[in-house]
Amino acid sequence: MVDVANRAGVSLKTVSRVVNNEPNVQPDLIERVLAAVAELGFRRNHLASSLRSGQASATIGLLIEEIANPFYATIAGTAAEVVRQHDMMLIIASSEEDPARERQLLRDMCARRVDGLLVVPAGYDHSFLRTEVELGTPVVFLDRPAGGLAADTVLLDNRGGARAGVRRLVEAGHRRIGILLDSVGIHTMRERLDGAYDVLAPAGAPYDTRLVRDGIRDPAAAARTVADLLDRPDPPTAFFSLNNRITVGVIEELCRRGSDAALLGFDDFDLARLVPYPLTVIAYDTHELARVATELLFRRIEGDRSLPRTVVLPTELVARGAPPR
Amino acid sequence: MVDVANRAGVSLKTVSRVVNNEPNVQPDLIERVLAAVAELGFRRNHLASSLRSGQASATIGLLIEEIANPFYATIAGTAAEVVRQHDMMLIIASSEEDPARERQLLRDMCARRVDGLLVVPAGYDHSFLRTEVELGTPVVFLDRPAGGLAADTVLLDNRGGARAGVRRLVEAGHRRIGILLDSVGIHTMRERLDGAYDVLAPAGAPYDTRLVRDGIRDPAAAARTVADLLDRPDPPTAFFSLNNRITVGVIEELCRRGSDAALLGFDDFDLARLVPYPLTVIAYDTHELARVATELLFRRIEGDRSLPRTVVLPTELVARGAPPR
DNA sequence: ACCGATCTTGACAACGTTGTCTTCGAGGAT
DNA sequence: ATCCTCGAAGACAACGTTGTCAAGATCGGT
Repeated sequence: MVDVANRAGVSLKTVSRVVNNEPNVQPDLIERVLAAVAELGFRRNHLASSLRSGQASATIGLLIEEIANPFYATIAGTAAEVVRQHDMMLIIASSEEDPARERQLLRDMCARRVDGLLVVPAGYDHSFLRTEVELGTPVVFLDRPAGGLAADTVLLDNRGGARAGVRRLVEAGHRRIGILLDSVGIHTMRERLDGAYDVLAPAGAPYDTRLVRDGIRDPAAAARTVADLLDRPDPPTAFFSLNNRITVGVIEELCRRGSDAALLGFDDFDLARLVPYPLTVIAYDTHELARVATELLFRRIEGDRSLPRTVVLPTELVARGAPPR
Repeated sequence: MVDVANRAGVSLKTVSRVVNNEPNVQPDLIERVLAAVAELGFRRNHLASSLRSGQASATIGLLIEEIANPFYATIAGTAAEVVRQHDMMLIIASSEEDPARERQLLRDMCARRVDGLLVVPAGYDHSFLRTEVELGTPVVFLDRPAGGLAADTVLLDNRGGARAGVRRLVEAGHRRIGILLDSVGIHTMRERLDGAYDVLAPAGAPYDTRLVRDGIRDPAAAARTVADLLDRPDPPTAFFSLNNRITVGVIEELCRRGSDAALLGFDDFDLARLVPYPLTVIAYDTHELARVATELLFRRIEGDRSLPRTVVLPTELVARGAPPR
């Protein structure tokens, strides 16, 4: 910037004014400065700028579990869109469900003086963020609640969705329902499981360890589990898979066997219309989840100091898949 | 940091040394400083740090077309992983295939003094990056070549893959092949189309406008186009869809009609095993694409000054999908 | 011709850190 | 005892920018 000033024969400050489109600079000076900027290939140093002018780095931090997962990719895409509308940049990092890593990444983002944080929590204790929040970095949690910190949160109605879906299975007469899930350690999974038993227990099908299978991380494991359940003497007449990765494996095994078990899955998925098996999915609007959270964050950034609020977005039952041909 | 120094009764510089784990500080001073840091909730300002200590912000910029697209999400995930191994952060932005936006975003990333750029190009002219590159910000392009700038590039063998796939169709006797693509404006699409005609033309099936359909942006459009082609007097006996979004629509329509046309698709997809239609896909390793590009970038950041190189990754033919039941 | 208001420009300090240099003192070799 | 080296700590400037303030120029109104 000093070089530009010399080249244009003006002061440092005048260059700063021109570069930032501040008013009250003579047109001919503006022109000279812009010419010098072009000749010297000057680029404003955004770091120095935000260091001087307060703490705003025009950056939002987004912490998710895993970027490559379509659910989080959709969140990232929507967040990026809203962030862009505010002329800011987005830093994205994955916690990979590791609380220690989550903590480190969030600290690092704060060290970079992000203007706000969007977090899908991996851990159960986010009190370490309290200092940052008090110092003025707003945080919005999405998809899962935070632990030990009062903050804005946007959730899906996991329990209600599971209730509605399982109710439909029960109304169709199903009582032995195999339930497959990723990990009870994850809040959303617990909520979905609880929702299922909100309906199953009163219908005379109390919690049954043999029908609930935890720790299923990929479609292959889901397929094996379905095979195992169907080979038992008293096989389930229906399955409830608690995320879409599991649903894929379940469908695979049911198709392979030509089974006619009913299938309910949490999470919609893109290629559902190609699936050769009739299923009901509990769908929700991932874009909306991210949009609401990001807009909430920007309201905070713009100075909204009201009490933290929690928004719960509805889910919807949708019939998907074609009957096998 | 001044406050911490006062609190600990040491100088500013000593705090800096402790915070950065520099050697030659007395253990008792280290302890006092760390205590003060904890009491005051001190957080090192990463912006100020990188402003002073050179230009490194420990940040990599990734520019892709669309975050929510699984292909780019996979790239982002892999890049994030490698970047994390280097203790850096990743800024991600979407150009949405808009060259002007691409340019603006890249400039903005440079203004934030990223240590390097990973770019899936949207435009055809990247000469505006030359200054940055010369000033020491390395750039690696992936999936598509850059325009007007000599830089490292990692590509897929689009043309070779298309050739291999179409060769298989031709060997099976197909000559009337409907080809569906997104946009000839995109480099990868042109390469795939050229690859197809590398094989088709010598086999006596020269370029036929009626069989090549451009501008197909979503599965529904693909389905309509397939319907249209099949309703012609001389319908194609096979289809080649140039990306996976199109493949989905093609399968949908072929299933609906109970057609037995052969199908070749560029891009593998996740749920391919559930698809009730036999198809061959031209697959490739997206992780590898991103990994190679990111590692190339870090070699440049670490000072590799050799001539820019272009890496072309192979594709593979894979049989997918089940025959309709 | 004079005054105040407004516009234009620049000098200077400051943002929070770290690189460089200096100072001071202790320890070892002669 | 003297010299040299090395370790520990701090003073100070600098990174590239912008906020603040002051100075000078211009202008309209009296």
